[in-house]
Amino acid sequence: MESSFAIIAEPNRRAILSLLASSERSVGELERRLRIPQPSVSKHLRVLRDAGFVESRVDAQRRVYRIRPEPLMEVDAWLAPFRRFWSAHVDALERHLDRMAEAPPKKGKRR
Amino acid sequence: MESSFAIIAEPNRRAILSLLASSERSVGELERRLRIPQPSVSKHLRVLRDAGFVESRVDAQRRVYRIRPEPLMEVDAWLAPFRRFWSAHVDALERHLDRMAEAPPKKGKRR
DNA sequence: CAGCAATATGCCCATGTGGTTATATACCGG
DNA sequence: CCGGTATATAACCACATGGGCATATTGCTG
Repeated sequence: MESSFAIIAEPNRRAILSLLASSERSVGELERRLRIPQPSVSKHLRVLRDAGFVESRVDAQRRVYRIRPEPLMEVDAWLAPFRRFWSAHVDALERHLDRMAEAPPKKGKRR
Repeated sequence: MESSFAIIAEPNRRAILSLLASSERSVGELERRLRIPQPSVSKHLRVLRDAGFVESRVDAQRRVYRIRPEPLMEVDAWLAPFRRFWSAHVDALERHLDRMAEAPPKKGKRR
């Protein structure tokens, strides 16, 4: 598992990070909120921790996880050269997301 | 291949996008610049196009590819809730990247 | 110390994906 | 029309990874 990009390619991991963005949480909380089996949560947290996305604090039997910003900063930095493409027209994203919503993921669409 | 995040998880695809960020390029150009076999470049371009990251223009036998911003905007938008973690201390990224550079990707590092 | 709660690990399997090689297709110049 | 160039597609394989289940570990409480 290499880059920060590969880490956040996993939907459940992104969900975990998004939850931790608002506040730190224990494994059990994440498990309940996301409806993901506990071993799976622990596995993803392990990956996230090894990659530096989160760190844990011990609270009795609980392990409380919180965000570490550095790897996400890295992603943010990579995006920089592309921002010039949209810094102007801000609502293109909205249109794009709308299109994603309706369009069933087509294959082999020629252009 | 689902999310935009999965698409940019691949290093060669990120390299292609980074090259296209500065200007549009033909398949051959990408092949030479990146030292990647041609079928591989075409495959990645196919994935990128299907996911909306690039579009192509025909120039004689050449296909010239250029960036389409929407999927990257999506990634940028996902990052928004995390920005509060680093909008203050800007140089944490630099320290992080330094650490990445020296530290050989260790396994099982406890915290 | 027993027993329970919370979390981490190990193992196995199914699946997806990138690399590679060979081949097909498209377009050009002569 | 031919040969060559540029790109796309197909078929195959090796490998990593996420899910699921069972089990190990750790710490609290009575």
